[in-house]
Amino acid sequence: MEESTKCEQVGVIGELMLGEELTKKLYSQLFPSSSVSSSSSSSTSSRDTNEVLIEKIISTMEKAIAMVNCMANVGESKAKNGSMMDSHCSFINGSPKSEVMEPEVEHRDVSKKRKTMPRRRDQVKVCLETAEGTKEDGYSWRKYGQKDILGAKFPRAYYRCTYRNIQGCLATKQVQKSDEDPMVNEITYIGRHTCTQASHLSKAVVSPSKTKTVIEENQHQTNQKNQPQQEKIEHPPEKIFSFGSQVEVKVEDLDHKQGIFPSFCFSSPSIGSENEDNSNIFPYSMIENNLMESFSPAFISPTTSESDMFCHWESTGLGQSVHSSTSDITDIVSTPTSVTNSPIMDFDFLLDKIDFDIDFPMATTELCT
DNA sequence: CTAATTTGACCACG
DNA sequence: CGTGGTCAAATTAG
Repeated sequence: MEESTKCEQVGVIGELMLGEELTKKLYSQLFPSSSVSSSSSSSTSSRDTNEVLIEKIISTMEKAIAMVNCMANVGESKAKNGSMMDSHCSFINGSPKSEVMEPEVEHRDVSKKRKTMPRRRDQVKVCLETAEGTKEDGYSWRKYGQKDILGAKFPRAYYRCTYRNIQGCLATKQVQKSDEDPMVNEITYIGRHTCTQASHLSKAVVSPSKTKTVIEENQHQTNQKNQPQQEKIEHPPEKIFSFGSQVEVKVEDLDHKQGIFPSFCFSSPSIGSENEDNSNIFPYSMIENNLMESFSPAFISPTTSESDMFCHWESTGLGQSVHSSTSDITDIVSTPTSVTNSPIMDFDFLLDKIDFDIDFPMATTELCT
């Protein structure tokens, strides 16, 4: 348990350090005269606009908060059932833009169906978990659709927050069985809950078996009809549930994105497409953010080419099962959904180009193993 | 009865 | 035009 906590702490520290760095940088940009050494711009491309920096800072802080919450949750659940429940997660974070809310926009009258689609994904959280466990994430969802997905054996189910109409909560999630392993569900969370649901965290995640989690958090806006503006976009810090024991991240280029399994393939999406525009947000900001945000502060990957970026990262830790570390990994590896078997190997290439100054989860992972 | 799910149609996007 | 996401009427569950 300690180790797991440690893993998390590292992550939190990383986030905070990154936040600090970003803040310094912003400061130096705002007040060029004074000198607050902003280190190299690791994560930030040396040319981020103030706006971008602020967004990143916000994002970083949110993550740190989420991690802390995670730790807390894990602690609880662990206490409750120290059994095995591993969770596998990865944070992929998307574009730095954080707010931009207030969609409202035009609701031109289209027929009565489907208005405009949100289509904006900032952060993503995806979650894989075993079917048998189909754990609750603590929120109540209402299914609103199901669709067969091309190339997938199983249909994808669409859920929205039960309190959508009542509280204007726009959170949604998509659940789909893994092609490879029907026992595994891939869950993609989109948007964050703005509703207040009693249960959540507490009951979150309790799986007798393994749970893989990746989370995808998006914020799309655009409401439909005219309903909505009331949504106040405030993001309660707690939103996330207890994922965290393990992380698996896989990033690959858009072009190949569908080649892979269900695991987590994130392409660098929307980012440069719509709004990023002016500011210089590199296409891979998403990836970079993820990597560096989740791990180390001074992590700037030149991201080299924008193609074929592929990272796989796993970490155990976080708390959930104390004794299962080893088996966890095994599971992961063997699970069809999980990618290859040597996360570490994959990760190595990153290590090569980056130097970490803090040991993050990865390192711990090995220990856990 | 109300609430949730099912399911085919609708729609935006590429 | 195909695909994925959403709507909403019909159906089922509580």
